[in-house]
Amino acid sequence: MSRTALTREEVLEAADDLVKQHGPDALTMRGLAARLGTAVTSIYWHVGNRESLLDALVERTVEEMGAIQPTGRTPATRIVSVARRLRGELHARPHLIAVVHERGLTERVFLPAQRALVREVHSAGLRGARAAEAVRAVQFQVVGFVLVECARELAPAQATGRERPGKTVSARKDPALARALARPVDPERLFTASVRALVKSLLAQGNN
Amino acid sequence: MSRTALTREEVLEAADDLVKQHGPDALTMRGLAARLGTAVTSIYWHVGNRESLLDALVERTVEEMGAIQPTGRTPATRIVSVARRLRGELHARPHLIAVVHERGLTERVFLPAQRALVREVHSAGLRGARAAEAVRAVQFQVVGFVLVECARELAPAQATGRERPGKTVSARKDPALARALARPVDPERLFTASVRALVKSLLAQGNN
DNA sequence: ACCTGAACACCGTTCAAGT
DNA sequence: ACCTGAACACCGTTCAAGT
Repeated sequence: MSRTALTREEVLEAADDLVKQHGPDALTMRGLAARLGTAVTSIYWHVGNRESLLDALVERTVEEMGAIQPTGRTPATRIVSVARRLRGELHARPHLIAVVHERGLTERVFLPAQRALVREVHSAGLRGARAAEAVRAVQFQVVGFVLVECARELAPAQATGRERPGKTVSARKDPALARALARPVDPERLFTASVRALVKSLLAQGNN
Repeated sequence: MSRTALTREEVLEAADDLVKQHGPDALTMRGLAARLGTAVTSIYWHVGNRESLLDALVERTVEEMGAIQPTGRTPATRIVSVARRLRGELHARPHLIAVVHERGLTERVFLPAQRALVREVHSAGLRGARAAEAVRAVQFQVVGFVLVECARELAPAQATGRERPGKTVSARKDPALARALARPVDPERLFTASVRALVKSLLAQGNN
């Protein structure tokens, strides 16, 4: 008993550090205890078990992210700004989104942007079920994109395999297309283009 | 030595069964050995280790899925049909996509649809880098959506937390919107609507 | 070439016991 | 209320030894 009393907050903080630096797999109860200088079993008293510790970590981080404020003049650009901001926040915490995925907490991660999206969609003239669908389409689009992005980064040496897609239309009729597909993706660019395209269509539905 | 010679194919088959039924976490080398009636270490001789076993599983399944043929008359509907088919194939194998995600093999799962998407985007009049971007936007959209979908199913009891989004614009100005957001998502419907919206915009860029 | 058991270095979790 | 060590039931992987 050489250390000051252990607190739940202290445990979460140390766990967060561990996950931030080396990913969720590096978070072991024993390793955490060692870092804190306590017995493994003390941790259980404060946070229950590993699963609820991870849940608490997600909750902590999402709260820390807070709500997202749109910028821009038209509803479309404002929605795109929210999407980009949300992607930025999530992307800055790649390990968190790994946890979010494995613990099935995607819903939670939708929320920081929800308020803002609802407001913008509404002011773009969408109402009722159609507005809700637009909000959700954007939420799924953003979170889905980030999930794919992080999964790709996890294994950067993608062995594309022998199943080269080319030689059909691309290589013969449109070499520029083939070249573009052979180049690595620019995620930020692709993201913005995708969201812009999606939002444009969604908002256009209001003017029918 | 009471059993017939162990083969790599036999190992993969048993592993596939295990993953299909109880998910990747249920695939342990020891459990697999027990099911096959061999020593754990025999498996290592045939497949290397657990990681490459999982990789082989993904490869096997994606090959089994094969290429995807579009249906419909216009490029837009044909692309949407490809997207829906790809989602269907992936969604029918929720455990596979869990593996895909944790092993970072998203790229691989893009391929079955790539050929078809390239052809349709091309016949819709898109060329070069712009066409490639459209193909990728759809690929990311589909795979991202399925990832989110599967993560949500993993934890169906989503504790939304106290951070209810309502009461801002929705509840007061547009109760129908609030109600729609409170209802659970219909993923198939949302998926189709999202892809349709995205594709519409992407193809419209060709006619500028 | 293929299979084996034993051993190593890990896990998360429980539980009775301490203060 | 909080902390502890010991123990249980697992993991993946390696390795020397067998046939």
